[in-house]
Parts: sequence; structure tokens; C-alpha cells
Amino acid sequence: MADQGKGVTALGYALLGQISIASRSGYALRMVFETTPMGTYSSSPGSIYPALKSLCAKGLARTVGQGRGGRYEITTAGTELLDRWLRQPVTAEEVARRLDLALLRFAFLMAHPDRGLTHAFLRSFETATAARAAELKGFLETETGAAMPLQARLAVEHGQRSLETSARWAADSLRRLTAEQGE
Amino acid sequence: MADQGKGVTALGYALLGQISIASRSGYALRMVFETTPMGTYSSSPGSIYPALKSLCAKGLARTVGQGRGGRYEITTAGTELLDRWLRQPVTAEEVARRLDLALLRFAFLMAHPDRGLTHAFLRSFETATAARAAELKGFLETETGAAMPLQARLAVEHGQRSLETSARWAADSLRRLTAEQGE
DNA sequence: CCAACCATGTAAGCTGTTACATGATTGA
DNA sequence: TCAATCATGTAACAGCTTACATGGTTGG
Repeated sequence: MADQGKGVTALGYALLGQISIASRSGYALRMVFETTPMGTYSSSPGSIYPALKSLCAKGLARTVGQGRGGRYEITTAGTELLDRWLRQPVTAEEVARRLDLALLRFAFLMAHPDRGLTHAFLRSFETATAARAAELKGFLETETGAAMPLQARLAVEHGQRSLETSARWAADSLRRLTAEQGE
Repeated sequence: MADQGKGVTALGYALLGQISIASRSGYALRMVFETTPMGTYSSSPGSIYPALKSLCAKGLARTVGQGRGGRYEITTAGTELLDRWLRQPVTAEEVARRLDLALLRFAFLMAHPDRGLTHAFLRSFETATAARAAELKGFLETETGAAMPLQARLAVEHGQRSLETSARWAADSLRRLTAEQGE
């Protein structure tokens, strides 16, 4: 019966994640996108307000109060959906097409009561990025010189090196989070 | 009179760039997306064929032949539009939101007669990625401890490190291309 | 009282996604 | 001849972008 998160977009999850930490007004949510690097996930009021309405229509969020003090808060169904989303492991496919979505999950895992999830995420993130980097490397090795001029190789190498950096980031982050917990 | 590339999307440029190198059938173009890392820019026939039609409707491409041997080729207007696009420098704004578009330009600059453009691109790419990385670093330094838990910092750091890698890639690529020309 | 900012929206247009449909050709 | 692959589409739907519109509140 639970509609499996059908149609919740990156922006939808970005909003849901925010209000799961603390209820906020639409304007306050907008400001987060405009003043922090989370801005990658949205732009203008024309996308945020409709997205909030859509979350309400799906029963994942609700409004409390109105006018000046109106805020959005997450519902039980919203919490459950967010939880299922946060538990998804990172796949090589996701890394190839939607790395931003994976990073978004990481950011919100910060507030999740199950601290083990962050560790699981980072492990699967490291595996998936390394795997995708290897795929690109394999592609470069298969395609021989003539079929692939230097400049095309360089373009693919950008992706490869970028993903290797991501994998290292995951390993480093895991260490730092573990160190913090142990203190 | 020239419609300044209004409404040409990433996929549109990806297609235009391909046929500027050699005329191809729609299917051949699809296969490029399905078998190479260029696949990031598209997915299914449902997007490629309409995009090709749209290019034709805008007078940027045309079909030659039909059925089995039908191919798409670029028009003069298409060549001019592509040229203007390829000459655009990389900005910090583009790096923040559409790094993929910048990389796409790089890949097609390979076929451009003006070899100086590739060098100009790489220099502006390096500057822009480094600038954006510095922005993120500045953000991390401004936001103090309490307002920003470790895990949120780490998420931003991912972006920062990734962009630093991009900047290094640009510098390395410039060296390698210069070396190749000098041989 | 006027400008600036808070706060929330609507509407048009375009793209992309998903899923389905179709016919030709070729190798087993 | 039958399956796979070549090759090209269409239709429904949903989302984002851009641009515009609207009122309340507060500081100078």
C-alpha cells in the first residue's frame, strides 16, 4: 500500500531531509539552497514551492500554522520513505549517473539514529566509485589509439580521476568519523 | 536573426558535436551513448530521436537519404552555433552547476580547426574549478563548528576535493597536449 | 512613507523519462 | 522461418526553468 516513493525527485528528498531534522518554512528552506552548497539541488521558488506542495499531496509532509509562522514538517509516511531511501546502498550505476543523489543521502544520514548506516554508506560508496573508475580505465585500455585521439582519452580520464578522488574521500571520511566517535 | 542557440540542451550539443565530426544515422548516434562514457548525456531512443528532430526543426541539422542509409548532417547554421558554444569560457558558475557541459565542450574541441581553443578552454577550466573549490573551502571556514557537524563538512569537502582534482586534470592535460604537438 | 526584504505563489514552455509499438534485415 | 538485432518512432506524464505577480512587514 505504501507508494514506494514513486516520483520523489532529488529536490523532493532534499526538502524531506531538511524538514526531517527540523520543521521549517518554505522561505527558510529556499534560503538554505541559496546560501549553501546544497544549492546544487535547486534554484528558484518556482521549483521549491511546487515540490513542497507535491510532498504534502503525497502525504509525506504537512503544514503547521499558516502565514508568517507557517512551517512544513515531515509525516510518519515521510519518515518511513526517507528511511528506506537512506538505507539504499550506492551502486556503480548510481555513481555513473547520479553521484549527486548519493552525496545527498550522505548529508542526511548525519541525522539518522542508526549510526551504522553512515559507515555502510561510505563503504558502498567507496566500492561503487572505485568500480566505476575501473570501468572507465578499462574502456580506455580497450579502445586503441587510432579510434581514440588523445583529447577524447583525456575527457574520459577526467571522469576516472574524479571518481578515484571520490573513493579516497569515502575512505578518509570513514576514518575521521570513526576517530570522532572514539574520542 | 540567428537564434542564439535558444533551447539547445546538453543532449542537443552532444548530438550536434557528433555529427559535426561525421554524419551519422540516428541509430549510430544512439550506440555511441550506449557503449561509451558519453552515455552520461542520454539514455533512451525516446530522448535522442526527438532531440534530432528538434535540431532539424531549428535548422541546425538536416537528414540526407532515408531509411537504411539515412544520416544526419550538420548545417551551416549548426556549425556556427556549435562554434559559438565551443568558444565559451568556463565560468565558476558553470562549474558549480553544469560541469558535465564543460567537459562536453572539451571533448568536441578536439575536432575544432582552431587548436588554440583547447588551450584557452583548459586554462579557463583550471581557473574556474580552482575558484569554485576555494569558494567551498571558504564556506567551510566561515561556518563554525556548532552550526556545521562533521558529517556536513565532509559532504562539502567531497565537492572541494573533487574540484581540486578537476583543476589538476586541466593542468596535466594542457601539458600533455602541448607535449604531443611538440613531438 | 518608501524601499527593501520577507514569503508565497502561478503559468507557459520545454525536456526528459518510461513504456510501448512498428517494420526491415540477417544469421541460424 | 524464427529470433535477434537494426532502426525509428509515439504518447503520457512529470519535472524544472523562467518570468511574472502579489501582499505583508520593517527600518530609515
